[in-house]
Amino acid sequence: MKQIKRIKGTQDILPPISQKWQYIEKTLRKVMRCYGYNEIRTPMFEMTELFARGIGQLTDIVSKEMYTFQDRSKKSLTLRPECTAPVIRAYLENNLGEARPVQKLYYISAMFRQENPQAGRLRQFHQFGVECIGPQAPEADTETILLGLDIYQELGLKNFSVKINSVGDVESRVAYKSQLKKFLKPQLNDLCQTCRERYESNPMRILDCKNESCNEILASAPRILDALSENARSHFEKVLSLLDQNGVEYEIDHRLVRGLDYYTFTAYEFIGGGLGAQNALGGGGRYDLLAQEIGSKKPVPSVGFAAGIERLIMAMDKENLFPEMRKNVDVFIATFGGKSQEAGFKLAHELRKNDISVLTELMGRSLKAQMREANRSGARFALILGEDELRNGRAALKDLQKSEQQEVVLGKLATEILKSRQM
RNA sequence: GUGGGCGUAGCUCAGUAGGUAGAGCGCCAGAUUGUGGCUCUGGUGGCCGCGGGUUCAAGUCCCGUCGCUCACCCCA
Repeated sequence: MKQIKRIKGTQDILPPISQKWQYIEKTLRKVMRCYGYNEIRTPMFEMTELFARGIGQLTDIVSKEMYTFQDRSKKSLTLRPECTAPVIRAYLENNLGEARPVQKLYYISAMFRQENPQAGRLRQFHQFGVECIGPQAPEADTETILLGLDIYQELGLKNFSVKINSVGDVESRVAYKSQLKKFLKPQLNDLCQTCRERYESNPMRILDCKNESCNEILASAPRILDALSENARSHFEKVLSLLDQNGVEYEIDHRLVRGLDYYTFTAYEFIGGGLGAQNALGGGGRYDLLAQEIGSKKPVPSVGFAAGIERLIMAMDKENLFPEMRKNVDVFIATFGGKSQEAGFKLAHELRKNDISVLTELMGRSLKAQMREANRSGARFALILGEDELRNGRAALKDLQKSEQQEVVLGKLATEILKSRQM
């Protein structure tokens, strides 16, 4: 019979690698708490319309990357390709804005996009992200950037940078788009195929193009920062000045527009080193228009970012940032002869109730094999329990690190093991 | 969707001009009849991705196919 294999672009996260995930998640939660964020968990799938309207029909995500299917009642559902739209949907649906004017929410969850996998790109991947919902103030924008940086710093990441831009408000964008189109019009035929299509559908995305000849043309293109409205300009300046005041180094990238339609004002990216072709660790910005796109009657200003965990792990591996993974087994109970196996089994049960990590032999192997297993498991101690020991209520407790062995009264085993932990 | 690279033991890989498959690590056992790590000895383990073709003979050559991987596009 044919072996069933995992789906393309998915991963089995096996031990001990899963410990890296736990380490990162623990750090994330710690920093999130410092910034006053609370965790939100939304469903893994949503009505397709949420993403189609929220992210934008013309984006790559919606037009060609979504896992969309019909359920039995013919509703079109989609595995979430990102989590900002679901969070805002949950915010609106549960009237969180009525509860308090500022909601700071974070998530750590799986996302799905049907793309061809490569280094740093999977079909099921994981993001952590924050959404600061309610405030319009530039302080909120800067705070999310500081939060992201704190996470990377807390994890020890050295090789990364911040790029930032402003894509302005609606008014600025209308003005800029026409400037850009006017600039490009005479050179339209020199642009690549996709850029020519975008000229009508979404001219700002042309800035994103990496094609060499497009690059040359775009080098002298008008800059959006010069087209910002008064409001958008002062917002951006405040964001930058707060970054400066807090010692953040950043690079203004005039061509950073980001692929999702919902961004307004600030847009930024965390760029990592050594990640291969996919070097964005995370990206975010302000998205004041999203809530209304998905049905809110009033505007709900929000800012946030999403960042990839797989890419973070790659970057951290590159810099060797994961601490030594401890094997947390306290004792391996090796038994042989008579009733020792059952006695050892029962002893393990008692020790475990004292918060002690215990392994017992489950393969019926020889003492020698059990000792080897004890060593391999990383256990601090091996308890050697034979018939003789059982008779007089004592057993040999061998410290596998020091290679020392002592006799212990079985009743005092728990205290003995717990004592050794403090040393 | 497109292009490059690669599919041989649990893992990493070697396999010379086509001649009946190997190493290191791991795993198991013994040396040590009740004691791990080091060492030594032995052992287990392969539809050589799958299907077809050429040939006396195919892991090796040809065709097809599937999978993995990297890259383009774009993104996390």
